[in-house]
Amino acid sequence: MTVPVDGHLPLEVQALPFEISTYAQPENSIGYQLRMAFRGFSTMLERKTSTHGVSSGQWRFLRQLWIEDGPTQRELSVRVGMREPTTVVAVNSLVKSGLAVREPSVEDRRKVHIRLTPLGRSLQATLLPMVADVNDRATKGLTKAEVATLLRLLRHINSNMAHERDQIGGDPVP
Amino acid sequence: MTVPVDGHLPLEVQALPFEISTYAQPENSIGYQLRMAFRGFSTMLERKTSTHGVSSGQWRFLRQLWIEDGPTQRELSVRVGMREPTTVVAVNSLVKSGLAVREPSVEDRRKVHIRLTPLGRSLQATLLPMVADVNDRATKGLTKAEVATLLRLLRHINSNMAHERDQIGGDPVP
DNA sequence: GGCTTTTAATTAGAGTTCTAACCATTAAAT
DNA sequence: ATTTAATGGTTAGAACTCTAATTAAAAGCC
Repeated sequence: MTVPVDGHLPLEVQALPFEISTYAQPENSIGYQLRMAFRGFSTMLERKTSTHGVSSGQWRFLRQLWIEDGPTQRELSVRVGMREPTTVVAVNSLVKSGLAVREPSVEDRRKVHIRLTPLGRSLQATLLPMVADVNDRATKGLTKAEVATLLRLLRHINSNMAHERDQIGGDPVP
Repeated sequence: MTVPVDGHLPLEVQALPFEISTYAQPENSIGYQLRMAFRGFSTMLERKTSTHGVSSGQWRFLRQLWIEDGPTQRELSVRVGMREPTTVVAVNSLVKSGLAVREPSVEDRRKVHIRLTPLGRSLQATLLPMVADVNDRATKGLTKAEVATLLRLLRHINSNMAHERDQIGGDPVP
């Protein structure tokens, strides 16, 4: 499409060791490929669910509530894999849209349970097939075995990363 | 850790066809796994680069500029895979940090070229090893072949998604 | 019982990214 | 040549997400 403006080539990159120069190219960077894939998923799904008034931010929480209705906000955060302030705004949004309600706990007045409204629950039948469709389109041309492999590799990476996070290790800045 | 608050089980989910109910579980959702993996990558990398004053938002653009210095802002957007308003704020941030400069084109007064400063260029030697490290930690326990497979599968998905986007297809809302 | 610590939720403030609308400039068309 | 189209960049406004600090309630401790 376009060529480098001044013909400048990445000479410095080639002077670096292979293991490092590899990641200089976005094409070879797992992070880059993950970002593009995730964004593609997210926007494609949102394009569909938005016709029912559900944003991608709401979607993740909605799906968890379909699996387990009535968790506390903290439990919901953990399940969905988001921080709590994020959950606060997501739940605000769900409540505003009439998809869920906040229900103060009776035995512990700090806690708040999140419950789907009938409307929120009813969307499951409409919205779940949309993810199935997005998954199908995204993985078109891949075998079931390949998709399974992809999931396995991603879970492995996520597990590695969870461990890294736990041991706050690496470079402690004193 | 905790059990469903009221013992409610996802009965509706089980009533759905297998292909759909599969995606009801985040564990089986490619989108969910992609999100977690991408976020893990992004935060782990940012934790490192931030010690040199480089945020994850800047990082993506910086890497591209190391490969090709002096592109127009639009070219940069395409290469990095971001929309142009995003590029505007990212470049603003790079300029503010003294890592790049805006250089108006002489032959076309609409265009602006983005060029690294010596400081921005010098960071390559420091920052590139950090991605290598993050990639290593993330893929620990995977063989080289598996990592290659992961990249191949992700590229395949991204290619599928690019096609979907092109043909604006699906459900045109008139 | 009263003090401290922990837990749950929220608020405040910021960063990244998007879409839509808008200018300025160039290219194309009549 | 003057009008119309496309192109490049920007601004406006919003959504999603995060970290850090705050408030309220419960649990633990002497």
